[in-house]
Amino acid sequence: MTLETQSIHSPMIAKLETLMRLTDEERRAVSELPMNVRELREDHDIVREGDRPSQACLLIEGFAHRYQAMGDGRRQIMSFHVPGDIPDLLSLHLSVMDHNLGTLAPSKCGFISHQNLQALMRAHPRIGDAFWRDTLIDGAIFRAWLAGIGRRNAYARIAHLLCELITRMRAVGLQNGNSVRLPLTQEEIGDALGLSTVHVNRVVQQLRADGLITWHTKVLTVNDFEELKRAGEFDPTYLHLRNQAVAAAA
Amino acid sequence: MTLETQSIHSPMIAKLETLMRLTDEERRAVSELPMNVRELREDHDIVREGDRPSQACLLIEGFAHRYQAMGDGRRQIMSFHVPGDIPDLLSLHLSVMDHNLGTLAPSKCGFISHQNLQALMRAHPRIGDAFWRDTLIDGAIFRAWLAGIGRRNAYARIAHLLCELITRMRAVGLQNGNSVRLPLTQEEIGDALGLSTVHVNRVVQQLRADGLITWHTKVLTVNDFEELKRAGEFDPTYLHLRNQAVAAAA
DNA sequence: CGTATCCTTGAAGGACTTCAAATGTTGTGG
DNA sequence: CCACAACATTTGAAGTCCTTCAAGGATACG
Repeated sequence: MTLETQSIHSPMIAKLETLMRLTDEERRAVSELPMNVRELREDHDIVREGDRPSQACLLIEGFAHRYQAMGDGRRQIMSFHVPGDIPDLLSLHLSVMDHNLGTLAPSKCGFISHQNLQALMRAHPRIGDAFWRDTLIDGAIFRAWLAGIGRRNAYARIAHLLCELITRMRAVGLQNGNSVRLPLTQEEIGDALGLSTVHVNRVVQQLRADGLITWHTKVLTVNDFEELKRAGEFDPTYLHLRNQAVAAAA
Repeated sequence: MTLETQSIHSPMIAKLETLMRLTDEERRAVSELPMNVRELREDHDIVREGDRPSQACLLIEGFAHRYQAMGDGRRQIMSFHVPGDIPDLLSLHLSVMDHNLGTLAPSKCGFISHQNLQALMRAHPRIGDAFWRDTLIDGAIFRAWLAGIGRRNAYARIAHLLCELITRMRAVGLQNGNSVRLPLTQEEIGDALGLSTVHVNRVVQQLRADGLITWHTKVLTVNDFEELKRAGEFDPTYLHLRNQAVAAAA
């Protein structure tokens, strides 16, 4: 139970700032939230289907994903998570996990007890509203993926996903010019978008050939964001970022 | 602004009972919630993408769906809604709608102002929690659809959807033995599952030929629920119904 | 009873998958 | 710092599930 410096809480504060304008008082309360910090290796399951968590996990560093194992051994990835996200916040009100949550890269996680989260929300109702809002944005992202998998071809699907990840990472300050560190394999992209690895590969090569992206050694660079957005029919409204200007910026 | 008898509030109470056990006091508060009741024709848009609602819509009778229009004129349906649902509850915390909400059948809707909803939740925090929980279950349903569209073939997808609808309608008392009134066309099923109408038709015929269902004149009858669940890999956990026994019952 | 909507059927084509194998990259221990 | 294993990307070829196009029946409703 470490009560640490600002650094481990700052991704959470950056994330909350995308949801609401924090007062100094609220910022202080968040930065005093007791967290149990742990380093997790790549491909570690944080919570599993069937679990009944008594705490939630703040991703401080690294990359995570939600997924479900299918009957035939395949899997469906339902979301990717970046630092600042609390992917299992839903366990506050959904006692049994209906999916798995795991890391995709070596990660640092801060575990916060449900009790402490409840206390924070009681003391600061606007933060409680922001948490609810965050789970609703999660839902909006699921809907956007649904539209992609259901009605877009592989090219548009992949373009859309890359736009989303860039935009979300940019919103919490994780970009580097037009580049982001994306520790995703093509297999994972496929498992998220309902595509085979082989086909993801061919389409990614097409995106490269079209001059839209460079993607090498886990670093994705967008060379033509406008065209990538057009290709993926990407409209950032569904991310409901407080500062839409940030989201819209090329 | 009608303050009506129990009948118009009862679908909402039935729905809340699937989320929590209501006290008499809470039941009374819900049944006194001011609602503006309107009859809506088939295929009427209740709220549209870009709207900023100041009220939420309780579906009292009928059938509704959430959908998004795609660039090429096709659409993706993201959820179906049955009486008791408040499909745009998310507008409480997401000011701009990122999708459309419309009826699929002649429907009766009760419009409740955000103010009155907020007041109800302030006076009865457990009801507020139940509402949050309900929006989380919405999200769980999106994830389940994601898994279906991403990783299951048409046969399993359709079987899964039918299991879900039957289970949800059963939970609020809308079943009739093994039958439910399902005012969905095969085209709408296709738009929900990312399939063409033609293919939906062929697969539905297969489901009939396999003796799993009868589906005629908007009435769906499940002849072999166990087999239908197996075909769709359906596990009702994700619906997070308070009384799981209800959900599991054949 | 006519018209719109929905369901059904056949045939051809396409987007994506599967299988199989080669090439490239990363990390680890000697 | 090289060798080697494990993993990720890439390529080719064949096959499949589903789509598209086109048209004929059935059903519902004013």
